[in-house]
Amino acid sequence: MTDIIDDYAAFDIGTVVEEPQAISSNKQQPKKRRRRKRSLSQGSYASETSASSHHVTTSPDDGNTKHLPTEITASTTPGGSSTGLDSTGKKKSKKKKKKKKHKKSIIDNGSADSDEDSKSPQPKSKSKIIVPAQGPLKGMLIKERTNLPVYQHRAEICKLAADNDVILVVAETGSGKSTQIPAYIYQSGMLTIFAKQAIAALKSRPKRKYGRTICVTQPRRVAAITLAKRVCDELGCNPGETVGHRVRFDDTTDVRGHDTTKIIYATDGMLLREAISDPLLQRYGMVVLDEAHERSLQTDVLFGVVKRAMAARQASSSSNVDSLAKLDDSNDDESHSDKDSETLRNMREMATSLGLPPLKVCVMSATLDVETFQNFFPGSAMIKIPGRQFPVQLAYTDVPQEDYLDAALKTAIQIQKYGEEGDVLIFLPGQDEIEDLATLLKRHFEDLEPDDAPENGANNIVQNIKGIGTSIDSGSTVMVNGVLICVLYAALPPEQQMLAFRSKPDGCTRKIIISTNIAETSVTLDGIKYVVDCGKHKSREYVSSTGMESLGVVDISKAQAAQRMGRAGRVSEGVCLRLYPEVAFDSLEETTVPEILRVNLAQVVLQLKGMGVHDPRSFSFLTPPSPENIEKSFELLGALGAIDEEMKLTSYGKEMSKLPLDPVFAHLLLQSSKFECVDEILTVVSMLSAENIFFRPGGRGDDSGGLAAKSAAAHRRFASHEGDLPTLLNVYKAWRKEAIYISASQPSKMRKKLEKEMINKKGPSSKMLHGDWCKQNFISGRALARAHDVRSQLSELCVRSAEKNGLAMDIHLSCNAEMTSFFQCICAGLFLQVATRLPAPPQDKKSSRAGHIPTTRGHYKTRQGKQSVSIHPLSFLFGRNPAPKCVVYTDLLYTSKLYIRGVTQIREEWLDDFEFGSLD
DNA sequence: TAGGGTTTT
Repeated sequence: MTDIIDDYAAFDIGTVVEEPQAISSNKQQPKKRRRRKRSLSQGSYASETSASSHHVTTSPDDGNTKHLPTEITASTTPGGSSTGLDSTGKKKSKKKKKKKKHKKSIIDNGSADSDEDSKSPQPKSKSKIIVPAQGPLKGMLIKERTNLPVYQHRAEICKLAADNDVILVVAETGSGKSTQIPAYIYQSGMLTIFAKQAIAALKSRPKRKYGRTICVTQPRRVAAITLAKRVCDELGCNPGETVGHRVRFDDTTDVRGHDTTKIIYATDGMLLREAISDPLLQRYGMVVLDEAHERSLQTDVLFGVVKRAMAARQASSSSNVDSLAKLDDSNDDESHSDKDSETLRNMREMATSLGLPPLKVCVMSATLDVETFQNFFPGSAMIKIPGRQFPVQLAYTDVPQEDYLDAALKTAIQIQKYGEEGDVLIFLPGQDEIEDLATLLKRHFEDLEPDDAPENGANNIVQNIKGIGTSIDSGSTVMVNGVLICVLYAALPPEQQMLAFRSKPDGCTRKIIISTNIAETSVTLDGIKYVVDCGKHKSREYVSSTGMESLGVVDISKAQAAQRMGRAGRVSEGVCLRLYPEVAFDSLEETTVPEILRVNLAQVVLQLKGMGVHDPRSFSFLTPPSPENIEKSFELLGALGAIDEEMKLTSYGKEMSKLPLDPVFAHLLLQSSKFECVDEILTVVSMLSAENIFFRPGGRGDDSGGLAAKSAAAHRRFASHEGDLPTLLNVYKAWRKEAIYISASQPSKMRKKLEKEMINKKGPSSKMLHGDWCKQNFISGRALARAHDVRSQLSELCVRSAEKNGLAMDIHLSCNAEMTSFFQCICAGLFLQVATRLPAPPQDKKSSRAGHIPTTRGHYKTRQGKQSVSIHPLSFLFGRNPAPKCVVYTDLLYTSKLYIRGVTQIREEWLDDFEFGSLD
């Protein structure tokens, strides 16, 4: 290991600036270098237009901190409780650890083995708890598991978890933290011990076994599912027995009955939903907040929710009520906070009566920037675990690149000419740029002289890859002269995304993957040797004062740059080429702005109210959002009738909070009974909640093989003259009529079989398979399937809500052909998002001649906020002439200018029924 | 007239 570091540190690269074309003709090609350190010395990957060169530095973290001998650093923040470990952070010798391993670990929860103990806000019980010995690992795949870096710290982690209410685990990719730590905690049996201790004082045994499950939250569904499967394999159990996952539409937990699954991998949004009906998180003894550094909206809210549950449950295990005040640091407000204190007291009483053990929290983060977490959880213990990554060599440009697309193109070309073997991953901000670069690269490699081209230059290999040739082709994923160029972004159909993941086909020497930041966190690509980082991404921002969202290209953070770089070092040493100078890197923000500061909080505020948080302004946020944003949410919720003048959640608001929808859409749905179009509105809000239904391949360039035109033509079939929402309804109706789809709850193999059976035997012959129908109509099958699942879920919730509250939601209630009531309902739902057409611009003589229809451009003014807006070019009302006088919209988004999207024509007089001015 | 980063309930 050490020689890798030495070799790496000695890396020396000569930078030569040359024009790619000049190099391609007569320079001697470098043979494969034996020594890594000279891998790129024969050429430069800099952009020639900028007359720049890259200089190379070693990455400080990846080069030096990895592959070092195991180091444990455990420490507590001031005022913290004892870690029971060497709190100075000194290294512990391996010998010492081995000695400890098979002994019984006695955890003295009450011993004052630290002088800081008295300052601890956490009450300690007096009794001694004996945690079962850390014997050999149980389960399967033992060898692989013991090889993980985290294994070395197993005993320490368990001890820290037993001794502390909150532990922070800082570990990078490849340490095994997400799969191993929950299993360590489970197999130690400590949660059972704490649970038993908590009920010891109770007079009667509680009905359920509270506090014995571990919930591990993930920001993404796929991660939750795959992690659960992996841990199932490792512990040798079937899905849902000891280990299971719980994500929307997919819950494998408790197959053996109530509360039998002990480790649950869930999306953070799922646990958040659960907290609405159970703010104490009764079932759980420990919540593990994984990927905390990503600061996703839901993880951030969970931090506060978990802290609240901890405060209530901590107090329940002791008589020390003061600890409540200490934990809730923002209790200086008047009546609202009093109400929240009261809620907390009620929660505490309930926790006591149920005999809930204290809730343990484990925060797992990849970055070293843990100060925020430590400040949020004073007294938490921390442990750092090295990751397992190969060194990545870093390079910057000497001067800023004005055109990062051009720089990326030239860099890719130079890697192909002078680089070693290995695939390339290029990060660009958007779909258009990605498609454009794919086209440019394709052209470049096509133009290469045959001598330059590697052998087996089979063109258009896409046709040869099974199952791909017949699918919708974005027109840009092709192999030219041995180079397979793949594009990757979320809107791409899955089968085309798969191209980036597949192993290289015959005759392919290199894969170049051009991706959005989906490849930063959401997917993992194997075999990447070179990462090209343009330093930009698209970011959504929300300005609460105007209620406006914007989506623009902005700089990434240092943390993101590190994440991108890391993608090159997963299987072997890699190279990361940053298309910006080192000074530009130095000026980047350390971390990405948390999502909670960048979004409209209406739904979060409604959720918190649903959990009994009276005043979300004094809620304990990890990073508090601006008061204006929360105020704005109050205004909206007030206007929708979700809260009353005293900010109290109304029964209507309570119903809204139960629906997994944006408050505006929840309101729209709840209005539909009145207008007798529940069936239609259920469809519309489901379609609106899914990702984009319409697939539009190709970039804006002319090289998408006419696919852009084809898709537009296909979509026109569904287009409604009245706007986007009725168009979505048309798509769904047509799909139900013409396509066969078996719900996603069936395993995919079974689904396909069922589909075929339906076609061959029972189904009418005119029906098509879901996948084929979607391809033919350029519709995203994934999005449509999701919309369908959302619709089922919402239907079920509506039925339940009707049973409970007599809201009279008849999900089959349809307006049929009587579409006026449908439009009136949309108007009632979106009455706060109205725009009226601006007068047509003055006509010149030509166009004002008799008989010529003057063009009424789609320029509007919003009723709230009086902003000038235009209909988005992807709206089905874009370009309609004459443009409708009055519309409602679902989104207000600033990109190149201020656009309204999700636009539907309404009659202005319908609005008279609704209150205005409440938001002015 | 001109354009959808990524997630999740």
